[in-house]
Amino acid sequence: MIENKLQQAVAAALKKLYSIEATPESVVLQTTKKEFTGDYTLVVFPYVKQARKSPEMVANELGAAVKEMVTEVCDFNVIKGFLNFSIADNYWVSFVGENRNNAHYGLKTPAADEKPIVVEYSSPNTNKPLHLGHIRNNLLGWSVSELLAANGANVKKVNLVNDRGIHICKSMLAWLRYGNGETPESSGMKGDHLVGKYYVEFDKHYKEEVKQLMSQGMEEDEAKKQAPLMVEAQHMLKRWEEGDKEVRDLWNKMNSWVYAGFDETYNRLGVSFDKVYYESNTYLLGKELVQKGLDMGVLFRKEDGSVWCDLTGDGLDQKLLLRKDGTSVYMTQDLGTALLRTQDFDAKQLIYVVGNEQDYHFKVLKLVLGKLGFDWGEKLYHLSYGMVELPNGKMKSREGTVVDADDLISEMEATAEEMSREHGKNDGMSEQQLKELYHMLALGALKYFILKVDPAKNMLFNPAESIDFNGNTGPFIQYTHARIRSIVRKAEEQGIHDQEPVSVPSLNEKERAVIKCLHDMPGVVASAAENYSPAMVANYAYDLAKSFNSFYQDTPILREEDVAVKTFRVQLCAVVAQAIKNTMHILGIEVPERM
RNA sequence: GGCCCUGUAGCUCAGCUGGAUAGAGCGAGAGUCUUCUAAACUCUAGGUCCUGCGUUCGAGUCGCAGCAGGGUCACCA
Repeated sequence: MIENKLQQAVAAALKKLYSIEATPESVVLQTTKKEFTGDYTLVVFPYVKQARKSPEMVANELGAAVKEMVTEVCDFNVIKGFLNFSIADNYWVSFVGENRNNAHYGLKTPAADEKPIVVEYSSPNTNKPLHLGHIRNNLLGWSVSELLAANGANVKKVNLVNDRGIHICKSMLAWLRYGNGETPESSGMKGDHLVGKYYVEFDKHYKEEVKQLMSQGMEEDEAKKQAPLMVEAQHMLKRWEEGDKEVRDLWNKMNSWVYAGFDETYNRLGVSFDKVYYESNTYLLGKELVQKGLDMGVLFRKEDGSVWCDLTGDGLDQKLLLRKDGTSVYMTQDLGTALLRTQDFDAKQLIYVVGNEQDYHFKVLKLVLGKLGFDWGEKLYHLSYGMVELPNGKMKSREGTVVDADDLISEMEATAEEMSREHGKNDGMSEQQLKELYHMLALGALKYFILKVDPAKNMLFNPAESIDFNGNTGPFIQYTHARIRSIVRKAEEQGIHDQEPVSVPSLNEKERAVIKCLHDMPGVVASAAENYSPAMVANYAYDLAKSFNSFYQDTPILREEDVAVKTFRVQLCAVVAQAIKNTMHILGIEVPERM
């Protein structure tokens, strides 16, 4: 790596010239802005005080010294306190040659023998179908997993299905009351949508009951507790936890409908899991932990029987861990799954891809684990992401203002088909191939749209404007890949083999720009992983594609007459295509050979 | 009210550990197809980086205060 060489040389020069002790890692290099000549820039201001010389003088002396030490440095220039190094073209040329057949360019191979990083994502509730918010979660979870794997981690993807709790009882109860035995088969509805319908149904009738009670003079809070539907749902939860057969049978039946529906959506999104946990199997372990905490005296029971953890010493409140009727809450089961997961995998790290509305929850979870005497609470990392908002605010399942995942994917596919037909470039593809292409482009547009945004930030989705296919988008990058592959295929037909590296005397400006961008990929992937940010990879992929397109526009490749130059450019094309493919793979996006 | 997150062009977003004159896309305007795939390329217009104070050789980036938006503080998940 040329950057490392430069850093070492700068550090050595600092010591020799000014007796300044600096580690190579502490030397900050940046890529030179395009208005200036040079490839890498060192800002010398940090050293002028100790060197006791003017910035220009320091820069010139360092520049001369580094040029002596590093053969790849062919020139340098100084502007104020900025020292710009130029790297010789033959370095860039041989860099392309070295990677001309490297299918793993920019990626590290995962080390299977390392302790795994367990990434939990998706974690759906079984009472509502997936919507756009879940899509962000799934895409982030998948992509972060791929990103860590691309940096050599042994990653396990897990899902925790939220299949029990009061919310499930609500949809079961509503189905019993108002369902008339409706099934996915009888209604033709996807299972998760059918169950979701009854969750909404419950809410509707429940609200009516509350209204009724309030009109009889009851306070709202009281009415919400007293409403017969709510009382019955709570009773059902109790029966469920006691293992009541009738309740369990219904629960199994409705859940199986939901799972079939979820699987379909996961398949369309292209996400999967190494292991699926069910809350119904893990919450008991959580309850055991709570009991243990009581025995240890780190938790306490209130007069009404509910169990709490006192976190006032940590600046937080008291946290409920078991209800007064003994049933468990969200936190209870999360304690259980955390323990189970560290045992199952001997994990190095547990990553939870969960929305930022649960920041507080995870803060508490770590603290409670600590109180229970576990020292691995610090292994938990909450990958917190912002919500997807609509122009008029946040999505609310119960108010029907959600963008349904299945609908959205279908709409994207329809748009992809429409756009492809307009361009009319896909003659000769079979119906099946076309269908696959439309799906690939639809998902490329959707995934890139979601993943290019910094996870921490809320993002806006406007259903009135469909997701773009031009400009800074997934299809733009997919298109660039298809164009490049077309060139490489034609080159092969012409008998231009890319087996041997070729040497060319010099590069034009566009070539150099593309190669430098290409050269950045390993560093970008590494820092994206450190930041758990697929967005950094997405933005890089776009920069690379853009840089290539600009080169493509005004540099002949197959039209070039000099065979060595032509071959070199074809090799460059091949490496760029591979880099695009590899970055997009990290995002979970496939790239077509033609479109 | 306490705590957390966010605030950059008309809109949607980049801007990594502080570094040169703040960048893309969309939208607006003007060009480029006798095609290595125009889903592209080139150019123009567009900015009080929410405000103020501070730290420093240097602040969109760090600190403090304020303003605005969102989240959270549930016997919901």
